[in-house]
Amino acid sequence: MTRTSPAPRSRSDRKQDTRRRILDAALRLVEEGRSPTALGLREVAREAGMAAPSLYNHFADMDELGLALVDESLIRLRAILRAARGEMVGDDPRSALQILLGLFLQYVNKFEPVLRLLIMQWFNPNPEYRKTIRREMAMMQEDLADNLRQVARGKGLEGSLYETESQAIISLLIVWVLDAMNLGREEREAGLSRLEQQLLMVLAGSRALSGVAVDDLRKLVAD
Amino acid sequence: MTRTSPAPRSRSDRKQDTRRRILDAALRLVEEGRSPTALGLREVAREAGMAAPSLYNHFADMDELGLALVDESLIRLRAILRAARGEMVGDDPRSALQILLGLFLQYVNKFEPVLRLLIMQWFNPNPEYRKTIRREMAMMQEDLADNLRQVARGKGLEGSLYETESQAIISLLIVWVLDAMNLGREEREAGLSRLEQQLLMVLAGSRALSGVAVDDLRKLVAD
DNA sequence: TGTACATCAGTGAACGCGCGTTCACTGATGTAC
DNA sequence: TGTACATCAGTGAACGCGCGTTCACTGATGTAC
Repeated sequence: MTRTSPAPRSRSDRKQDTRRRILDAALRLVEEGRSPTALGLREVAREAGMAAPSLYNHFADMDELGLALVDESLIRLRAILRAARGEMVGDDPRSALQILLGLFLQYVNKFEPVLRLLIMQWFNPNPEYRKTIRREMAMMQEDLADNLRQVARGKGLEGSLYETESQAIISLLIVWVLDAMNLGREEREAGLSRLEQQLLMVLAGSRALSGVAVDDLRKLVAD
Repeated sequence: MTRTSPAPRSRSDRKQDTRRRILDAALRLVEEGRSPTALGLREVAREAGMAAPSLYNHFADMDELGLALVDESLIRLRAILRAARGEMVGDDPRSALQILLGLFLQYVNKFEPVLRLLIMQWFNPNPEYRKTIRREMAMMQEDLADNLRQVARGKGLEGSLYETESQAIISLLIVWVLDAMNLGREEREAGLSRLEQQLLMVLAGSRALSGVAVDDLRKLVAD
């Protein structure tokens, strides 16, 4: 009953807390399977334990809340990828891809709601969403390209297709995720080995293409 | 004024006509840039030149209309792909990919609304949409795999990764389309050569992988 | 061929519903003197 | 330290709006005799 908490939170501190509570509530709803596009103002307010109009003290309108949610999700996603990269460096490079995909599956399972949210908002009629997501995805792709470049350089190899290669890799991952969203967790594992093969195709193909004029390569592939 | 038309259309014929008129009106709206998810009953009715409740004489509810629209779009898409395959067989195989991508770009530009509709409904909360689209996409992928198999067989080559390969190709095409939807037509052309390189990577990589045990290949790529 | 009746595509008006948002108000927190 | 006033996060009620859908009705088309 008595106030034992030592922190005399200021008014603006408490406001920040409430903002967090709202965002957390929204994420929790997505987590519970609500379609993120259909996240309603009242629904979020109820989950956060407050009256609907209170949200307007923290967000100008629902789009601002939605965009904040997307931003949060993107930040989490980048953190995940950064962590994955971190875990990879020390490992035996031979099985790096397998390890990476294992982590990837784990993360997809764990952060499925976040991914679902990002995917759905990718196609939100409001172009602001797409802009934010595209920008961040471009950065992730750039990160991956840098990574590929560094790894190659570390091995004394040289190439020039890292941008294209990393984009292809990300494309394959995206479609796999899109597909996985409609699958049970066991089925996902099955699709994973196919994904591995596809990534190997890209890696091997990229290596084969590197330093070869594209015209020659067309010949090579076509013959 | 006088009825000169020789065809004494029956009542059910006219009903079919109206149904077509409704679907065409809906497609026209999508074509004009309306977000397909936000296609409203009244909007479609107005475009079709009839009162809103009339739609219920042709579709049990809006989802039935939406699904009919998706079905139509899928049929068109398959027809496009079939036509593209047809145009390809006779040609110099060396530049087959370039020709194919040229056609592809053309089709994407022409049928952009249809593609937009399919993409958005892919994530419609109602699972019926996803089911339909997934089924049809699996068939297209199967078609492509058959095609790759036949082409290889025609050249006396043998392989085993056609399923995986065709899926990778389609994945790359899908992401390219997703991206293209947000781009102007000129920018699309620029992205196309990158797509070509990525497809070449897959084709070359698949060839490299064929007949090679995956374990060995991992070694190959990792060293 | 003409008449009486049944069918049914199309209509105008209205329904309930849930949405985002606005408003006047409350009451605790913060500030000035 | 105490008092008067300002701020502002949170609230309950209500707003207008557009949505899909229902309903009773109309009138042309089709059918039976």
